[in-house]
Amino acid sequence: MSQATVARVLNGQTGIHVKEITRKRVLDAAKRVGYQRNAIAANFRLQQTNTIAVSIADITNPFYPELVKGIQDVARERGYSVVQFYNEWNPEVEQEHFDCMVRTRVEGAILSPSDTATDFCSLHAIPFVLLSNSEEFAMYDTIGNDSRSGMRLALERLYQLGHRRMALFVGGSMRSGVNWRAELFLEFHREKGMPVSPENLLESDFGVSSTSSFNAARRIMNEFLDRPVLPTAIFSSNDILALATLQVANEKGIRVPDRLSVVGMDGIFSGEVSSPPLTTVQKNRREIGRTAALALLDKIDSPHEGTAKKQLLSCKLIERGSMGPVSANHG
Amino acid sequence: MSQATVARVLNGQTGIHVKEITRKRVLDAAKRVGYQRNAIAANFRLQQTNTIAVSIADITNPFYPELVKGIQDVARERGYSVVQFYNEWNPEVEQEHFDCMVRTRVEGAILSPSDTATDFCSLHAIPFVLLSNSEEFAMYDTIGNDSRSGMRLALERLYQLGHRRMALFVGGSMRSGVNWRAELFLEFHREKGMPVSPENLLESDFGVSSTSSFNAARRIMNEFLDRPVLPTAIFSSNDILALATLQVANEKGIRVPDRLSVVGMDGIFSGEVSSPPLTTVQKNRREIGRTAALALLDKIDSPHEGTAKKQLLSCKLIERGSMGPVSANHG
DNA sequence: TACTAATTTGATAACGTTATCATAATTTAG
DNA sequence: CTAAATTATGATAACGTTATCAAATTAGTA
Repeated sequence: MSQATVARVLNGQTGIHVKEITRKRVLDAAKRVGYQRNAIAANFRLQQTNTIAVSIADITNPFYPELVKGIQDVARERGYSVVQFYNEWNPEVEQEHFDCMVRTRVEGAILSPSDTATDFCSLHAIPFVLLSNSEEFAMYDTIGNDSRSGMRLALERLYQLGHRRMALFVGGSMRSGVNWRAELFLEFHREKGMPVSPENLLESDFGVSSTSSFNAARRIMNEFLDRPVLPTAIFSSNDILALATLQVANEKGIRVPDRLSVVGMDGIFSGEVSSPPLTTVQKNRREIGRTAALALLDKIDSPHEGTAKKQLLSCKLIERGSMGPVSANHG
Repeated sequence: MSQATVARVLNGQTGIHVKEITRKRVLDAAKRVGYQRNAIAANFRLQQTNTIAVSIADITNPFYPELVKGIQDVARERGYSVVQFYNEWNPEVEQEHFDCMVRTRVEGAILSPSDTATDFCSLHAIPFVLLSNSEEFAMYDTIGNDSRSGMRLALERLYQLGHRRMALFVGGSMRSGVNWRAELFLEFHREKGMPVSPENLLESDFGVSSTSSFNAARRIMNEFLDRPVLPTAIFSSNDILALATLQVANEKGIRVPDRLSVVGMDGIFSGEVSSPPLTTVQKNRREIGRTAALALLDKIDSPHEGTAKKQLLSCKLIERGSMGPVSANHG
């Protein structure tokens, strides 16, 4: 019995003729010796890996696991494996990872750039899509959330609940070039004819981990919430900042939402379990992962496609206990 | 110039003689054509992959990302790649993954068994270690936390703070055969000469996701905390249960820690950001990952080793605001 | 039966790398 | 200046799989 015959039986290629008795003989022998196809040899021969790569900064950031899951879902359905790279916000590591992707001949990549200046040219041979909603990557295919609309959703709702004195709390991110959030915040106030006091624009350092981001945000809030005149609502650009606000407010006896409404953004698990639970602009992370994977697999299947495609998934305002109407006992 | 010469330059093997001028010529040419070594071909030739596998149920469970990070740390240091498999608690998927590991010739595996009945025989050719502290896997190399001692740590501290009426809240886990927690709880009470009322032994379903576990735990607590006589402290077998307890208590106006102390186990991020922050028996997840990876790589390097090695990492009680002394206003 | 068509099997090359051995070039020692 | 030792390069096979083509077998038809 030749290798060829054995291969015909075992790789299950369709539309191939093998006599039933031969097939059985092969399968029996395979089972007897515990044969497992050598995927490396096969990949080598076929010059394909059925693997896509995911590059993100930090899997311990609660934003990412759900996203990765979404990618895995789609990949598995379509027979692809997923290999992950974590660069810990280090652009050099990120570049090494790109090289590794080329060497290992992944067939596509989903990238969350560690920096707006990330250079993708070492990936020229590999189709990729970006996880980003930044205009800076307009020349590439991107999948992101419509954070602008999401933020407006929250601000409008707060306005509707009677809030006229709001604060904005943003985390300085390595990835955001310009601060569109502040612009949007100011624009919203102009539209509604509300004044903005500059001290209500707060910024916190972006930490290397969720814990360090949280602690940095706590320090800012510890100071801010001691002021004599507080806003009636604070919108934060992510849930970690909002949770820090919530915790400090609780410690100081500032009742949420009675005296202060707190709204976050992302929809991480910690916001579900806080007290009170956190109102947040939810990004459907699993859906982002799914969408990105689908976009990438499409691109792999038909690599031409002229223009860069930008997909913005809409956010949803999840109203939980940390937000409420302005009440009489406000300053 | 022959393939051999080129290979000698490019694979950087030590102790090989190449004339400097030749080396330069090769490197220049490689750079010019943008050569990137085909890792698949090389792996195939060398019959090695420098890859280890990690099999866990669910990356969105906040327990795992840190652990994976620890594994990655060590693996990277030692020149190994890590490929991850998520089985979503499905033993069949888990078995498929084992087969995939064999096919792709990973050189070792770190497994968090989805079930105490998990069958590892398809992995016989691959060295592996288990993430578990269960006695059921005594015949394998295991790395886990000393949860028993950790739990005692918490109970002792609660006792020391004056608590004499405690409850135990456990999550029914697919992975735990016998309920050693209840036994330990009862034993502790016997030792201290404290009575245990059976209604203070609580159990919640183990959900497929953190959110579902949390909601299930909330339902239990919603009922439990309405009782006329409550314990002064509740120890939960994981942080998610504890956070549910905390949230429901807050909603019902049961002041934590004044009227109820809440202690969890694991040390997940959500416990840092809750109000009040959660006292917990912390498992050093990153360290578990590191230890498991080191154990596995050792095993890969020297595969003989007779007896199964069991490593139990100690837990640490992190005292935060959700635990306090018994005060006068207790029932 | 003889011939054609359909089905089944076998032999072989190729994928890109690297280890091995052989050969060529260069240096060193006598 | 030759022989031996050292250093540098080349030719080749092998890793396990699969696609291709050729050969063999079987079935179908006149």
